[in-house]
Amino acid sequence: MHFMTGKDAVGGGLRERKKRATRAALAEAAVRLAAEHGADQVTVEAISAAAGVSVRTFFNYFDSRDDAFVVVDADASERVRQAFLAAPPELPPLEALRDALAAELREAERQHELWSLHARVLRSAPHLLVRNLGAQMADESGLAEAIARRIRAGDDSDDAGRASEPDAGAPPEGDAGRAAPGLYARLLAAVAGTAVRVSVQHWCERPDEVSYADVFREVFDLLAAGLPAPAR
Amino acid sequence: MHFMTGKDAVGGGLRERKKRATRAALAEAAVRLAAEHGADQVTVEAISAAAGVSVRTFFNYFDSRDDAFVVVDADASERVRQAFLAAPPELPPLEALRDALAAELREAERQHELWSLHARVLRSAPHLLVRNLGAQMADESGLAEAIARRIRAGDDSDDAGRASEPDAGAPPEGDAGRAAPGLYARLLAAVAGTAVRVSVQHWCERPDEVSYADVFREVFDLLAAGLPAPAR
DNA sequence: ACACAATTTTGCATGTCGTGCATTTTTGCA
DNA sequence: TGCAAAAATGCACGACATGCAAAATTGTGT
Repeated sequence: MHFMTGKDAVGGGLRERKKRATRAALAEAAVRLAAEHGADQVTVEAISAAAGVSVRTFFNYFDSRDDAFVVVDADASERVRQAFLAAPPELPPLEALRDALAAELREAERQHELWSLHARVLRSAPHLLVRNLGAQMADESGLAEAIARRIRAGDDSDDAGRASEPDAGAPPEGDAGRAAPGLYARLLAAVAGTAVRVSVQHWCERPDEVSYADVFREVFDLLAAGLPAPAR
Repeated sequence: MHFMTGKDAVGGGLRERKKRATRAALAEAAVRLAAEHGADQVTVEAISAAAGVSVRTFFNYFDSRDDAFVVVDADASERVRQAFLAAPPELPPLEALRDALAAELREAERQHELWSLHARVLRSAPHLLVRNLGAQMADESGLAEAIARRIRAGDDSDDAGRASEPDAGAPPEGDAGRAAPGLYARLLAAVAGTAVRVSVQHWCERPDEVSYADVFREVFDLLAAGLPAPAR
């Protein structure tokens, strides 16, 4: 219940939809109240009242009060995975992932005002910022799995059996659909998440000097180049 | 009080030393109790009793109960920064950072048993794992600043004035000692932290197949090569 | 349209968490 | 040794978080 299973990210049933609506309403109420009165002045009772549900229901959706401030869009990571897996197979993994993330970030611009408030809340409450960072990374496991699957897929489309690198996308033993991601997949997922985070952070401090797209591109260029010492 | 200022990482005063001792005692008690009874069964009262202080004192050291499970060694990041800044100036930033981290990780092997317990606790409590991940990343700001400083330092040692890249280690305007880190410094700090985390995670799941040093080296090789699509 | 099963919401009771404040104890220093 | 600063403690109180059972809502089959 507390952990979205990814299937309901597209959600057809009326029930699922309503649940996601209440969850979103609670999160939005929490962010708006926190932006106005300060995060630690907002009680669960106030959030629940603003969302039109009981206090007890709040705890049916969030494990703790702070969780309501931490997650903005619970389904974002699922969408990124779908976009990544739908990318043309000949694209290098890093580029495919970059484009999938860029698409999602453009989509997020639509909710710009709420995101801005959310950023303000996190900036004024280091405690919550830490939780947010941790939550971002929790999504990595799923992304790493998708990367591993994509690598396996592009694998047998080329030529099947061959002596393979000792530890590429996924470990050799695998039930070909849900094997534990290998070192490369894990690392790529983690680095991509890091790239998003860093570019957002950097851009948030200088919204006027450069466009976000430029920062985003520069970060991925640096990564693709192997983080060389900065040219002088 | 709650945030170590880095100065007391080396700690000369008796007062500082005792504070760090009690803090360490509380953290260790928390981890050991959690490893035995499960994290959510451990009350603050139990932790405080095991460490020989009052409940109220516990909250003088930690903002919340969970914080006691999250941080293992509060001074580790400070030591890494020192080691990084002490590295020979001709080393590329990525390699200097890699070596500084490797040294700290070798040092951490000394407390292997406690670290192992801590890992078990985090694995059995996703809630705490997320907090731990977030806490790791909170150290990045300091590291990014150190990187920016090092880049500036190696800068005027070579040849001073020249048309510089628009956004290298640090933004142009800087009070030459505590300027906000630039995009490159931020990214390098973040990626390095990610590298440690991913290598540890990956190795923890396969402690027998390969040595940690090998995983660690492979990760940094992949990063230095720009995360190329895995060879087949 | 209607009833029924499944799911969700809600109120209540209970225990723990977390903080402010005044007081007592400890520590560093002259 | 005596004194000022810092830390530890006890206490009180509000908020958080969970289990449980009753009430309300939704989807489905007839």
